[in-house]
Amino acid sequence: ENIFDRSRMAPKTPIKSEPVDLSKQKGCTPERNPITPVKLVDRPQPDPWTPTANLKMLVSAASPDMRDREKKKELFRPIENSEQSDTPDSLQYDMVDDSTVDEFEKQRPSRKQKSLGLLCQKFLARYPSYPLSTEKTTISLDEVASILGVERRRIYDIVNVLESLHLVSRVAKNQYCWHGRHNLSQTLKMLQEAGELQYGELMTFFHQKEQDLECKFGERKKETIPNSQDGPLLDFSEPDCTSASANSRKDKSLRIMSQKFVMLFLVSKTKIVTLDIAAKILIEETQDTVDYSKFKTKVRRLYDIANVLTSLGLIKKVHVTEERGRKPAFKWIGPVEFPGKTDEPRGHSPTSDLLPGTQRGACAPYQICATGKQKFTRHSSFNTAQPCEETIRKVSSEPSSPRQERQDEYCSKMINLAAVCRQKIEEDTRNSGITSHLSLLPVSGDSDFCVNSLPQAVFPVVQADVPSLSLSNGISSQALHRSTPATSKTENEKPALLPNQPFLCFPSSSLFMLCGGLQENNLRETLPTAGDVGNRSAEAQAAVPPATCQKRSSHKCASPAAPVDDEEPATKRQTMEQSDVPLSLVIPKKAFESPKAEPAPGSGCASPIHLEAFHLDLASPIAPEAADKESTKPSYSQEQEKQSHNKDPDEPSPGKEHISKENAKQSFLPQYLYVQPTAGLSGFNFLFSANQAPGAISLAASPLPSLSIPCVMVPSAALASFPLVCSSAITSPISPASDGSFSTATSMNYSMSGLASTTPVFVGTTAVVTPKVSPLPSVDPQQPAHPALHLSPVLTRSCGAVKLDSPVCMGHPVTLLKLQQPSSAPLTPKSIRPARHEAFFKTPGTLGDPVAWKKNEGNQTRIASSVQRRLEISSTSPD
DNA sequence: CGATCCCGCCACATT
DNA sequence: AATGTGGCGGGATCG
Repeated sequence: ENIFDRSRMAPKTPIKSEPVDLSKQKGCTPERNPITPVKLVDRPQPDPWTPTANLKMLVSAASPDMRDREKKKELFRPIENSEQSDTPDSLQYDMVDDSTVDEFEKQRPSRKQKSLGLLCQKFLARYPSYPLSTEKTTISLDEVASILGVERRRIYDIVNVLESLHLVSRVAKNQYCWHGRHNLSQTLKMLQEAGELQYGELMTFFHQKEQDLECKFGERKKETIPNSQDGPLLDFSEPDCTSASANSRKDKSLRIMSQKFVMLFLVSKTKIVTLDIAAKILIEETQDTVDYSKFKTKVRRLYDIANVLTSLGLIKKVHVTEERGRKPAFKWIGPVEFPGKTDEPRGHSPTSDLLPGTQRGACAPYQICATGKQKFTRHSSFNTAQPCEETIRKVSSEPSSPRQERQDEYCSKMINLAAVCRQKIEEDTRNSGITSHLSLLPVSGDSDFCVNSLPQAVFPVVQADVPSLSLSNGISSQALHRSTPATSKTENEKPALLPNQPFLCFPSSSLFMLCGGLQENNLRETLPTAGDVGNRSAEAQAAVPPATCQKRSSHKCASPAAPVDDEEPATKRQTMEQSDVPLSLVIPKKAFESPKAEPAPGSGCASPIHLEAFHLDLASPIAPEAADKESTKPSYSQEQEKQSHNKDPDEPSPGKEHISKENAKQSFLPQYLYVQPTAGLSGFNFLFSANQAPGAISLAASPLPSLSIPCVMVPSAALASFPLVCSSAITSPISPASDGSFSTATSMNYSMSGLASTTPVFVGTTAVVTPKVSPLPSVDPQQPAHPALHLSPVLTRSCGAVKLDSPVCMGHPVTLLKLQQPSSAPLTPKSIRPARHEAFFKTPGTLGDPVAWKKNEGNQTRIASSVQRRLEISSTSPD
């Protein structure tokens, strides 16, 4: 508009400036006019608008023109001149413009005016930070671009970053939906969790070392983190499940990069991240050598992202002085503890409410599955405390919205899950005392982790002790601990676990749901103890850790390599890796495969939906992709798998085990429900990850925060409602034996299939172990029914389960997968491809084991995506 | 001169 | 094929 005006004006008007010539030229250059197209015209200077408006217009309009002019001139500093005086002559039409115009020279002002950050501010100014849930604002890229006077390309830059934080979601081509910051805290929390998993160690490391790091950095990263090749998604969060498909393409690195970048801040103790470090970290490339050009490009992108984040008020530019000198860096000035919000709200809190409710519809999915109530129920059980769910639930309501919403929801869910997982882990940890693994996490933990605390109550976990492995154990045990604290001997025995990584399984949607619920709880609560935990973790890192676990943890931490002794061998290593890895999510491929076939008892309904949900959660947020693919198998340890195979394979044992298998399969299936009860589970429905189980593991994870998710168990009752997941593991919760058994059981299940028990498990990375210590049986009891039991986060296990069947899970996390990979083959058949989710966490480096992954990934990825899609579909229509 | 980062070519995806 | 997306990096500006 401005331009127009100007042009018109310009000519007419006196151009005040001296530089007439220039101005003329410009002014003359009508061409531009064209550029500013129509809209401007429309608007024609309006006038009267607010100054701001004018400015905007001007700016935008100007920019093009300006450019030319600028090119020519620029000399002067337009800004000053223009603003101040210029206007005079210019007429009314625009003061600003005039100035600008005339000044064109001046104006052009700098790039600053055209900066992405400023553009972003203008963009953000157009939408409410906290829109009413009801209203959904759709954003037309073309429209915005024209209004702001920029090319669409620039809008993409902004939107992509906003999308990574879930402030907007892509609805359709050229159209985005504005969500505002309602979910920002959730998203951040999720990212934080994911970040811890992925980068916890690193960051810690850095901090410590800071300097060196860089150099080393590369190496370490690799080591520690696996790499992710891709990083899929951190979050996953994205809502886009849909996108999943979309994702397929490139990866939208900007989005992923943005999330990763944010993760770094959230994980960083100092909350300051230098560009170079971030670039290094974000260069996923596995390769050590990153070429300079690549680094340079990465830095450029980071500037783009940083500009947007700065506009959002999340970071600010600072400089850090290092030995070498001063380096550009950014400091996180956004919320650090977001979680609280999120969590709290649930119940009452506003924030949460906001989110959930309307905006997203995210919730919905779960609900569906679960049926709302039940879900809740479960939830409750889960945590007992947490309100989180509520929030979620609320959300659910919106059916209408299509995917997007869902996606969002999913995202939210995902996030929640993550949170939950973490929490769990934390809890577990606390409970156990284990700390385990945390080590890595260090710090970060602190903040976050610490924060949460869950009530342990919920889970009584026990700590199982596990053992030896701590990690693993922890997991398992934990998980169930509640159930039993028993001993976990078994677990111990089983070595298999993986330490850290938790996986998530997604088997059924339900799971998700659960998780979600959990999450909240967890999140929020997370540990009160947290402090302890945190400390511990730190310590752990150090190696101190408490108990056994600690050791292990340390091991892990320390060296990945180090296996833990205890346990299983395989695990160990992997473990380490795992740890790095964040969580894995597992998805059951099978599900796809067989869908529904089984209906699990009942739960049929849910299934489809659930799946979606999961996907969403998992996938979406993270990366849809990841989920897909990975799923599979990966997790187990090879060994285990093998065993499993052997065992399972067809035979499951009778009873429960079979069940397990079945479940597993089923799980995979579309539905996901499982039931499993047979075994000892009695109560539960499922579990997810088996090994992991229980919380313990998760805890371990704790270190990792988020990720780790342990398994969850669901009480049968709960199950009933839902679908389930299954994991073999499950078992126990209830039974006393269980606990010990629990793990075992789980294992068993797996085992059955394979050895799962041992196997797998994923433990959270860090896992910890948890000792069985005390059992809390009682606790459980309480709830036995309620589904919730404790849920530990499930996930993990699932993998195992999955595997059994075939598929596998994938977790993105990697760890597991990696480990197992081997097995995959076997499994595969049925399974479909597992999906991996690596994405989630994947960080570039993360996975250590990429190998396994990769294998899978390649195929899977795509597959996965397809799968996801399917899921989506199904989910959508639940039938 | 190094830090920033605008700009827009161009490839790939989707329609 | 057209159009939407978005990676990417040259090279201009800033400080």
